[in-house]
Amino acid sequence: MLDRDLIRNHPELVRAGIARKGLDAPVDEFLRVDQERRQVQTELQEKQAEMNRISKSIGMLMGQGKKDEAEAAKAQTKDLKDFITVGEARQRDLENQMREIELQFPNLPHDSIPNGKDEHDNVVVKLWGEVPQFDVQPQAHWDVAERLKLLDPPRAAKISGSGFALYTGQGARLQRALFTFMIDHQTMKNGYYEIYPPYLVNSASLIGTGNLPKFEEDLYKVDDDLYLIPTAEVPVTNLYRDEILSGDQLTLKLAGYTGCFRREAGAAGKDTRGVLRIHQFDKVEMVKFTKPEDSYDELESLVKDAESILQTLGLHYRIIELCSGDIGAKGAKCYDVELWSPGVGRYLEISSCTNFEAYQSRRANIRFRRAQGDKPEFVHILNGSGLACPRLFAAILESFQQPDGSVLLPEALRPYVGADRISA
RNA sequence: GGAGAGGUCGCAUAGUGGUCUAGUGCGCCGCACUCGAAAUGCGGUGUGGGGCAACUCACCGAGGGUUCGAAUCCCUCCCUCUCCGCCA
Repeated sequence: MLDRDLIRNHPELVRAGIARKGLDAPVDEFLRVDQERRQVQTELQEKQAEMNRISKSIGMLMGQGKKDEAEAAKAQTKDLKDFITVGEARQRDLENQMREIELQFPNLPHDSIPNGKDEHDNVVVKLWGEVPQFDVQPQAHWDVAERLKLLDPPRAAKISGSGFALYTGQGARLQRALFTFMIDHQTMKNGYYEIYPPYLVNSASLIGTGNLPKFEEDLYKVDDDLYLIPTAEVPVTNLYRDEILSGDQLTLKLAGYTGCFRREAGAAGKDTRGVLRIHQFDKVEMVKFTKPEDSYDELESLVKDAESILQTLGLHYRIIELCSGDIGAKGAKCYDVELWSPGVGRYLEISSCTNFEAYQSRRANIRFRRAQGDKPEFVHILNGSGLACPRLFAAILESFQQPDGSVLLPEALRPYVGADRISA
């Protein structure tokens, strides 16, 4: 959601920002309904004020035993009452329309982000580490996994269907080691407060983060009003829905490990081998609540926190800044961390660090007060993966495969796996 | 799943159709007293919207309804607590 005053007073600015993203928003409809809503409200309030005066006087007259006068006053209220009944219904209807319209607005892009049409216009802003060199063509992770019996795709398909991963033996162990290592790292080294939230959330939470109403087809719905979370971002961001935080609590840094569930509705047939795109995966997610003036510094440090995992593991990666056409509806500015996957032969998105500014906090009504007595303001919300497990799993198998067929584990993972290497 | 109790302005409570546009205590802020503090006294202390000034409207878990008038009565839903059943 955007600031109503901004759309009202600077519609051309809003239009321009949304056009830069290559998206649409019902600006005209907003202006029309908003105009009518305010007019209806003003008229309604005058009548309500009059009705309140009369009702109060009836109460007073009754108290004084002046029944006839009270009855006379009652008779005056008929027309007012009719007007108010109609006006209230109209007002409710218009406010609901406003809400629906507002929820359709994308966020505006930050001025600093590059213009562009799609992912080809994204900008690489950083490369870290060396592309690992191999004497022979490195195997893709699905081949490494098959050889070392780390995954069992046929049985995954049997018990659940296509698009699911079944980790076995040391593969299961490595997977568990990864998320334990990462949540430890983000909480103990980078100072995030650990959250372990529910995996099922209601629609209000999904509206708060911006997953509903527009992206329902990406979600698994399990009950009338319960959905499996597509990321821990949803429950963790909504921790403070409809709350007012105190300024001295900010910046608030939370991190949670959860399973994530995505229908990948629009991606059928893409990345069908291995674990690059699956319906259920594990992820550590970081969420920050900041004062508006701090959010862009916090975005930079959020990316560093995501990177620190890869640096600790010694994996080559790059960071790209998303252009206006690729950032999507919700974000104002976004960096993707892409991990080099030598077997697959391309960079894989493993973290997306986004500043939503006040877009989510308006939807979820999350505010803060600078000092006692100050007006509540909307917080800025940011989040980023820290990191996603399957692609990290894939890159480790591919990057650290050895001539003898084993996978030599990075130092930091060894205590978690309980071994130096994975071998047949 | 069954039965019962309950959700009031930060906290605790009062309030069962008409000076309740919600009282009181605590907390918090300001002022007074004080060298300073405590204690005391006085005043203030929610959110959102319209006008953007005076003012006004809405909000007592949420949404409907009855009424001239609802925190209070009716209906639906949500949540919390207690007990029973089932169960990792």
